[in-house]
Amino acid sequence: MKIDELDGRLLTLLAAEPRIGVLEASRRLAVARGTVQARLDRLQTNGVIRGFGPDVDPAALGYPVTAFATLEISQGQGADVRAHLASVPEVLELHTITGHGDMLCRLVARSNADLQRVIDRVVGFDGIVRASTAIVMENPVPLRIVPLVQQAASQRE
Amino acid sequence: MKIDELDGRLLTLLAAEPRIGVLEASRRLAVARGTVQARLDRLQTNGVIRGFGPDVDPAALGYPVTAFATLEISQGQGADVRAHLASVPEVLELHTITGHGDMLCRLVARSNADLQRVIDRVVGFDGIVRASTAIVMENPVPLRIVPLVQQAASQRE
DNA sequence: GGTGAAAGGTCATTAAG
DNA sequence: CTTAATGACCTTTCACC
Repeated sequence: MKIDELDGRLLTLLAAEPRIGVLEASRRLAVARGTVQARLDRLQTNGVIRGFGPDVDPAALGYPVTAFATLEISQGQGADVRAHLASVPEVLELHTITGHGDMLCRLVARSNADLQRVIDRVVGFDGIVRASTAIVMENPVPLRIVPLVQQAASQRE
Repeated sequence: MKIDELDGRLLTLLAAEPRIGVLEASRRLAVARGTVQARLDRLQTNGVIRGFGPDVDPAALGYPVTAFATLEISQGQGADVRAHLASVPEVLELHTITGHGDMLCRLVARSNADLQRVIDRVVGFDGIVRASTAIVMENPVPLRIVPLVQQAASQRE
């Protein structure tokens, strides 16, 4: 979907102050309220904005340790492995990838010791041949979208 | 922070229907309006809920390709490399990790061909010794938090 | 619990592609 | 000619005290 400069400013504003209302947003952007509403509707209809789900911090829930695990899967076991991983609450995200290793998942745990339990649960399943884990130490760039939005907005394509 | 069963139900409800109001939420949870407001305040004060930022889909913005790159960094160049990566809009996330490779970043691109441009920009920097990239094919488990929340809520600790 | 304030919808008019 | 923006009005709903 093509995003114009106003969409970009709207998304940036929403990212900075999520609790802002449509009316207040229209004031900040110096456009009519209906315009902001129409843009929001369009962005949501086109899937650019998936939703406004609460941004929950696993660390604040008692899971301060994050890790990425690369898994190697036996041929034909993909579907079973996916279902298994989806059933583990500490698996926050799962991707199938190219290259060595067939899946990449993001894990959280209560401590480094607890991570061992999580990994055991994750890899203790037929079809997972091998796993290599990298523990996250710092997160210099937390998941962000604003720079990309601004680049997309400036590229009238 | 300790989460009880009501917090868990509230977070689950918010994740399912983010645009819900405090009043409507209190009806669904069958508790008083003030209770929901107090819980929300507490969850936000304690950092469990970071915010309600818009959930933007990079694919809908024209960046349907996702990849993870593992970077090996020269000693003492960490800070410079971080600043460089933070300046690239297509870098959505950056972690420093243990093990072989020193950083892991999530990238998006307009196409597989465009990914080459992004990778060139990412690794074309003094201090980055080596990079290995895995392209994401499928995403069987998109970033999620509800299962973890429910586990945390059921573990009265 | 009451009240001021938004959200959300519709409309006619106007501007711009 | 088609699409979008605007300001006006309305009703319902919510947030805050």
